[in-house]
Amino acid sequence: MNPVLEHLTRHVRLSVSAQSEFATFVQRLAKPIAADDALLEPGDRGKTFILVSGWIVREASLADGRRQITALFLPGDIFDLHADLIPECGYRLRAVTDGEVAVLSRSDFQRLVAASPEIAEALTWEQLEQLANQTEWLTNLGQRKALERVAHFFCEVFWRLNAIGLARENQCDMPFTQAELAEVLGMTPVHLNRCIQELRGRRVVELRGHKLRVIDGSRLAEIGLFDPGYLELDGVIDGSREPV
Amino acid sequence: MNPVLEHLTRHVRLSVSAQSEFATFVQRLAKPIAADDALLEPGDRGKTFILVSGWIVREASLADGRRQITALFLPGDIFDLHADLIPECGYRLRAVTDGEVAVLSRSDFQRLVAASPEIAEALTWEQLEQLANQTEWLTNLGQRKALERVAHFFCEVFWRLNAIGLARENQCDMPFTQAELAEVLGMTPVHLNRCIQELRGRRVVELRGHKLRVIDGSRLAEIGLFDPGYLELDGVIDGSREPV
DNA sequence: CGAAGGATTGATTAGTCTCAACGCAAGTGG
DNA sequence: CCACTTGCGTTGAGACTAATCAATCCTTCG
Repeated sequence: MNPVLEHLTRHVRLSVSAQSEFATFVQRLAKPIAADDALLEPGDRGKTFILVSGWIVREASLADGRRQITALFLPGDIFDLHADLIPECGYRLRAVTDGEVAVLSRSDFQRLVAASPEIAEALTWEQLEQLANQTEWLTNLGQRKALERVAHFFCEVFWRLNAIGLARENQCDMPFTQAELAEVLGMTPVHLNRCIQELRGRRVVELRGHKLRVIDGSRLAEIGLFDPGYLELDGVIDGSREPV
Repeated sequence: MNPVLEHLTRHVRLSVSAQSEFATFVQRLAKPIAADDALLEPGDRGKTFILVSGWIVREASLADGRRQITALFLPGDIFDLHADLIPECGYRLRAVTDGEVAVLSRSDFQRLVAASPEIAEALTWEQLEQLANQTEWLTNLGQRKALERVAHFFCEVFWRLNAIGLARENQCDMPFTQAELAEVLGMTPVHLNRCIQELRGRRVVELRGHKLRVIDGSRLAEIGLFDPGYLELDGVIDGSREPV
């Protein structure tokens, strides 16, 4: 099963026909995107997206140029639901890697919701998850120290990728540059680099060539005070692929 | 007009009859809450709320006891839509002050949405606003320094209260203790206290007896790098009550 | 080979936390 | 009516975290 369907069916059981219908729907709207493409610039009218492959970030800027990455979207994520109501959005959506994304018009979106009540429910779950995720990120930035933040973020990414079948063994993608990671974690690239070295030195993770290798997952979770509850709101993601 | 209706009609025009219908609906479900009451504890099944009066916060805890306030709800705010799907929520909802809140069951909620398409749209706006707000809070914690965070938060609260008619002159409520404010802003109470003194010393704001007085609003906005865009997504809140 | 973008290092400074004490005002019980 | 308590705000000193500024070192790629 592909990541998009893995993701969609985490909380809602979908018939095979509904799944293939959804897959076809997404396939039809999917377009390639290249690393660093902006899908949406501040001031644009909002749109709804379904990410098929690749990584996308939402980023906000302060007047003086400081930037914060405020969300990370991975394959299968459906985001900015109803955003088409907003005449001028305040953020940028940027592709971190090459990939494919489906851009939904309002009518596309309505058709999708109307297609089946299960899909509508899956979309609601999607929103709830993203809200929970934002809350966790707030806690991350507000309460955790730099090293803890880094560890927590690595846990989250590995866990999320694992849930959609994109982690192999103890390894997953990590296409961010250190500067980008620093923008996610609200710290300086220099300091982030030192945190990564610390984790490397403690034999907890290895980060090379944009691959993240988790050497000691439980240690990593401990350092990051990571509790995956916010990623699996109803406690059922996929028992067959329990990570670490 | 009361704060709840002020809030509801910021983005969507509602007929007088729809408004009074909504008001009646809320009134019927409204219950008093006392300061420090927990409306929801971690592990509870989620519910949907409409805040009639008073302040409510959402707060998250780390395993070691550190706490972060991740959202602030003011009169008129409708929050945790669809949360009843979640069997075990991960946060606490706590009343900061006495007030009144309507707790909606799933059927209440569905009845509300069915009542009119305008109300359904208003609820969608509500979600979009809260998302935008969370994004701004993330930027606040990630990129702004302590003093800037304090200034920004004061701007936000004053602006939001002003939009629903709960700010008089340059003054509004600020019922938080400094310890709570510190939990909103991800810093130590001690350091928060020093930031407040700094703002007081610069004659920007005054904070006494749980009232916030904005002495120099444009200066405050400047210090906090505050851009109200995220609070008024479609640019139309209420031209007749332009703050500061 | 040279250029460029990232990663790494070092030295210094600024910002924030920690801990501990003290002040003040409101409430409580004798 | 006073002594005591309690919760919150304020102050100070010192330690530590993270930012800043620059330089250097890799790779990769042309």
